[in-house]
Order: sequence, then C-alpha cells, then structure tokens
Amino acid sequence: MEKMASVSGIRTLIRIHHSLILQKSFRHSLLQLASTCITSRHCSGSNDPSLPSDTENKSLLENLSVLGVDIKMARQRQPGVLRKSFTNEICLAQFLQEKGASRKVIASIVSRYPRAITRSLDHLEERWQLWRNVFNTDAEIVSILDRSPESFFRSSDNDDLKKNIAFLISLGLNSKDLRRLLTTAPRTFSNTLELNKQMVEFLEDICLELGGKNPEQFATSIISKNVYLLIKSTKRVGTNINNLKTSLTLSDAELLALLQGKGVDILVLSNDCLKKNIHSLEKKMSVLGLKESDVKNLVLNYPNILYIGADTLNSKLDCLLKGGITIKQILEKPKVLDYSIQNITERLKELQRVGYDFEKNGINILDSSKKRFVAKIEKLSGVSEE
DNA sequence: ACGACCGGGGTCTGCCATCGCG
DNA sequence: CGCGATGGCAGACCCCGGTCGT
Repeated sequence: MEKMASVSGIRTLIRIHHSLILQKSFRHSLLQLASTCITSRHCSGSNDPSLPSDTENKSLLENLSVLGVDIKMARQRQPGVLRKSFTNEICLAQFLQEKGASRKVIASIVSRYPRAITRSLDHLEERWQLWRNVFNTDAEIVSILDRSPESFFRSSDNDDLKKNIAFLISLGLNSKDLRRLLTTAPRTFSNTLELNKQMVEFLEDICLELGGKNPEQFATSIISKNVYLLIKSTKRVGTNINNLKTSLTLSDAELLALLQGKGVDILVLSNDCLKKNIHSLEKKMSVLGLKESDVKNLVLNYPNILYIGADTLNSKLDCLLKGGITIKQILEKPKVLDYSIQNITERLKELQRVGYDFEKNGINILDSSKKRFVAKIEKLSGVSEE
C-alpha cells in the first residue's frame, strides 16, 4: 500500500521535473536497479522525445537490455514498440517485481510481448485487481503471465474486462469455473465482451434449434465442461456440429445429448482435424467389417474417439487387436481407448504374463488407474506363483 | 472386497491477418 | 502508411478414483 503511494508520488515528481538532469540520474538508477534487483523508484517517460519516429529509441533499448529483455525477439514481435518515445518499462518491471515476478520472468514477459511496456501504472493496477477478483493470490497471476503474457496485455480496455467478468458470472459460472477458465484459457478474458456474448448466444441458439428446453443452462454447462469453447470461433464450433450431424446422421435429440455429454470436447478441434478423424474412423471400422450404425453408436458412447488423431487411433486399435482383444469388446468398452498406446502395451504384456483371460474377465482391467491395476496384477501373480 | 460405472481433472500459446484510426 | 486492437488459427489425450451394487 505505502509502496504504491510512493510510486505514484514519484510519478508526479517525475512529471514535474521532466528535465535533462533526470535523464542522467535515471540512467544511473536503472543500472542500480539491475544490480540490486530493483530498488529504483522511477517510472519512465524518460526516453528522448526528440528522436525521429522511424528509428529505435536508444535509451529504451538500453533500459530493456538492462532488464535482460531479448531485444531481437522483441523487435521481431512488435518492432513499433521499440520506436516509441514514451514507454513504461521501468514502471512495469517494478510493478511485476512487487507482485513477485522474478527478474527472469519479467524479462521473458517483455521479450515475448513488448507492448506490455506501453501500459500505464494505473492501468496495470486496475487490470491486476480485476484478475485478482478471480484468483486468490498474485502468484497465480504471475505464473499465467509467464505462460502467456499476451493474454494479460493484449487489450487495453479494462472496462470491457470488467463487463466481461460480470457477464461470465451472470451466466451462472461460479468462482471455481472462472478460475479454471482464466487459468486454462486466459485468452477468454482478453476477448471482447461482444465476442464472448456471440459465442454464448450461438450456443443457446444451437440448443434451441435442436429442441433443447433450457438454452441458458445448456450454454453455461458446456462452457464449464470445456473451457476452450470461448476462445474458439463460432464458425469452428458450428462447422464441427454440422459435420458431426451429417456424417453420422444424428437426430436432433441425439446430437443434443452428445453435446451435453462427453461430446463437448471434440467441438474445439479444428474443422479439418475433426473431418479427417471422422473419415479415418469410418474407414477403419469398415475395414474391420463394421456397419455405419456401429460407428454411430461408438461415437455416441465414446465421442472422445474423434479426438484421437487418425494415426494414433489406428495404431491403438491394432495394438489392442494384436493383444488378443476383439473389436466387439472394444465397441462395448471403448473407454480403454482413453489410455496411451504405451500404457496399453505395457498392460497387455503384464496381463499376458499372468495369463489373464479377456474372454472370461472382460477388458475393463485396461480402464483402471495405475494403482488399481498394479494391485490387481500383484494379486494375480501372487496367486499363480503359489 | 471387488469391480463396473461414470464423471472429473490436467492442459493451451504464439503467431498471423485484418480493420480502423491518426 | 504504421500502429494498436482484436479475431482466428494449428496442434490432435490421458489418467484417476468415488460410489454403488453384489
């Protein structure tokens, strides 16, 4: 608190004493900042305004280099920022440092999203506070900025962010949902309110078209089930829904049930990818001698199968079939396809070692946690060895 | 005590294209 | 024209354990 007060005090001071002398003392304290890990109290505005606008700002470059910023990367990403006369890099660095970001993290953030240094302290503080309404600690926010600086800095519109959060809450998303949304898909919060609204309305319309009775609840529920929805385009989601419907000849009711259940996950796949996966699944099933209705039932029971890339799915199926499991068993318990090829391979080997009879015991053993699986194997090998 | 059933949890950015504005 | 803001895209699963019926 006191720190913040003193910072803005110094900003005022700087505005009053905007002189050449300050340039020098600022440079000095910036170097000090680097060596003593930020004790400086200066907010910038200290770069030479008389520079021609088509060349890079030398004093800015020096500041950035002292902060450990990868200038080459910054230049490649947002060259215009390096030509600006007035920037806020010291202010930003200090701000982030106070929030617990390390020097390395700060440098990485600015390197990857240079425009961050154009935000004012007031703006930063307000935006941070808005994010803090969703998170419990500064550390969580720092870790997201480190992961995805763009999500925090790309938009300069705090009012829109405020309205956006209010909008998400108004949908009935609880604080846990919001946290998951912001943690996993931080870009949701730098979307414009308008864009998020569009997606929500789009989902509600889909629900109504399919004969659903509660569009609001539908939208909220599938958004909370798949936090990536809001960072995808309505075009992508819509095309996927249409492709599912036509290629599997689903009725409205079937499609609605699919979307409300496990089917949400596949909506965010790229259009080509989903198309490819559907096609490849159909082909593989036909090679294995199955009917179209089998494919449809398989997808309805286990939509995630379409999330698995064509090559992976084919080798996974082959791996199971080679391991002595029938396609009929797989159709009955498709969840075994959830597990990695490596996992499946290892388990098949273990099961073969203890002489596990899939025909007698089924294949559910493959769909269990590692702990349970190991316990089971131990029991089985204990029995067979004694 | 056991296993089938079922739902939930982690995870996801960095780049490019376009538009409007000064 | 150059820049800031913003939309959109590619990539392409895996694993765990509570609970309930037997």
